[in-house]
Parts: sequence; C-alpha cells; structure tokens
Amino acid sequence: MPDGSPGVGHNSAADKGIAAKQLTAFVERIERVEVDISNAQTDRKEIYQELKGAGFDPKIVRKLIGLRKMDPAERQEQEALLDVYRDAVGV
Amino acid sequence: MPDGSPGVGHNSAADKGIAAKQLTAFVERIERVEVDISNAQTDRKEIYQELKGAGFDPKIVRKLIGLRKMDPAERQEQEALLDVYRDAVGV
Amino acid sequence: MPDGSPGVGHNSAADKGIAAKQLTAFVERIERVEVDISNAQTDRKEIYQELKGAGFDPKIVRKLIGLRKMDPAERQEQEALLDVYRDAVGV
Amino acid sequence: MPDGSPGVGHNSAADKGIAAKQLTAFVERIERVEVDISNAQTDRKEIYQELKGAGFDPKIVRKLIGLRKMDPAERQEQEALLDVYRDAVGV
DNA sequence: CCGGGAGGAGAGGTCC
DNA sequence: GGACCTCTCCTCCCGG
Repeated sequence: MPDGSPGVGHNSAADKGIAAKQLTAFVERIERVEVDISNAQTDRKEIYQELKGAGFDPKIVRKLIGLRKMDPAERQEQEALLDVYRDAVGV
Repeated sequence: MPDGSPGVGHNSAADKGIAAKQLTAFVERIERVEVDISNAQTDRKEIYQELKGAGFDPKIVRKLIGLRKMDPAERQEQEALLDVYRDAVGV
Repeated sequence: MPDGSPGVGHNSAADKGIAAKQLTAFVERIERVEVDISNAQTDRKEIYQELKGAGFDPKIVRKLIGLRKMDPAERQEQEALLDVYRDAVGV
Repeated sequence: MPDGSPGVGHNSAADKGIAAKQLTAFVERIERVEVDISNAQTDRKEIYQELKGAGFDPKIVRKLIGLRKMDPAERQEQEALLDVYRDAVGV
C-alpha cells in the first residue's frame, strides 16, 4: 500500500469521511443559493401585493409578464394560430 | 369488560389491528381511483398525439381548451383587461 | 366537379371547414376524458377527507402511497442510499 | 382647474398615462427580481450537475435537503408515524 | 442518453 | 377552523 492516504490497511472509513465532507459541502452550497432564491421569491410576492393594493389585477399582470418573456415573432405566431383555432371551434 | 372485542384485558393490539385494516382499506380505495385517473390521463395523452399527427399544435390546443373552461363573461373581462395592460406596457 | 363538397372551384374554405370539424371533434374528446379525470380526482379528495376524519394523517398517507407505487428493490436501494447520505451530513 | 395635470377638463387620458407608468414600473421591478431568481436557479442546477459528476445521486440529495429543511421534532414525528403506517399496510 | 419543457401533485397562504 | 386557490416542486415525456 504505497499511497499516502490517511490510515493504513483498510481505508474505507477514511474514504467515507472524505465523501461525507464533500457531500456536506455540496449540500451547504445548495442551501445557500436556496436562501437567495427564497429571498427573491419573497420580494416578488411583495411586489405583487403592492401592485394589487394599487388596483392592478395580479393574475393578469402575470400573464402580461409571461407574454413579455416570449420571443416576439413566436408570440405573434402562437397568438395567430390560437385565433384560428378559436374561430374553428367557436370560442 | 363486557364487550365482545377480540382479546381480553388490554386490547390496544386489537385496536391497532383494526386501525391497520381501516388504513389498508383507505389506501386501496385511493389506489383504485388513481388507476382510473391514470387511465384517463393516458387516454388524453393519446388524443393529443393523434391530434398532433393530424397537424394541429398540441400546445395551442391546450390553451384553447383552457379558454373553453372559463366562464365566457369572465373570460372576456380578463382578455379585455389584458389588452389594456398590454397597451400600457407596450407588448 | 363531380364531388359533393360544398363550394365550387377552389375549396380552401371547405378545407378549413373540414379542419374546423376535426379540431372540434378532438377538443370534445379531450374534454370528455377530462371530465372523467376531474370526477376521479374529486373521489380521491373525498377519500382523503374521510380518512382524515377517521384520524389518519393525509400527508403521511400520501407518502405511504408513494412508497407503494415504487418498485420494491429500487425503493430499498434509495432508502439505503438516503440513510448513507443522512449519516454523512448528520440528519 | 388649478392643478398642473396635463390635459384640461376631463383628464382620463392623463390618468391612463399615469397608470401605464405605474404598471410598467411594477412589471420591471418584477422582471428584475425574476432575473435574480433565474440566476440563482441556474447556480443550483450547476451545483447539482457538479455533485452528480462527483458520483452522488441528485435525486437523493434533493430528499436529503428536504429533510434538513424540516423542524427536527416534526420530522421525527412524521417519520415515526410513517413507520407505523408502513407497518400497518405492510410496506 | 441527457437536458428542457409541460403536467400533476403537494404545500402554503388567503378568504370566509 | 376549513375550503379554495395559487405557487412551487417533482416527475414524466418529448426532442436533440
């Protein structure tokens, strides 16, 4: 056993220790970014509350934002097609 | 202890048995309806595949069906409001 | 023009009519199965309410049903691995 | 009409202009926080990829993180109850 | 075979 | 306190 790993002979326990450290590090990194996500989500929620207080309809605003996210060309295409379908089935 | 419950004296074990039977019954009932749900979902999926094969856009058809689910008056209201918002922000 | 299609000469309008019929048929088929889905979902919800009334915890029952859905071998594997991870990070 | 609002007499057009500005401001604020959310989500995704590359099972790690989010007392309660239920239905 | 996107389920917040 | 409804998360399916 020529290597310099900690522990001589069977070193599975040491390996497990390394893996445990690795895993813990990953988990903590994830939890950190999840804090960021959660904070931003809270911010967004507050904006929607504010917006509602100002008399805007949050549901419609969500749709609006969804529209703005789309590629303009594609959005237009889809809206045109939807109009065709609506006409076809009579909505 | 005048009742005819199985087991004399402490009958907590018997109670647990009863609860176990109850729980199993509930679980099996749920699983049965979930089979129904799953089957119907499969059916729907197949229809969408068929529809796609016929040249229709499944995504748009989903929107169409969503529109049909809405109350007509409310749908019109929301669409009108959305138009107002779109105009306001320039979408 | 020997056929009996409505419209003479160019029949794109007729084609659109055909497509409209097709689309309507698809939509109605979908809506029919969605009624089935909705009914079954309602049934399930009622069972959960009943079960809650009997003193069982619906949330845990959901997990239980999830476990029953899994392949036993795979379930055991995943539980074993989770135990390893829990031990590693100390949960 | 002593105020300095743009437009004389009926000023609904001006009001609409104000509302449009307000709405645009809200929308842009929301979109800004959504950028933050999206960035953080991307970060998390990358960590999961990295973790997977290191030989960990992402799915199980997700469960692990879910467990860590829970209140310890409540977590133990729920796990105990789940064990009871599992025993009852034989999982 | 993997990544992205859509659908469904679960959890939390809100209103009654 | 319960019921509805929304939002988030997870899973599954399709496309590359």
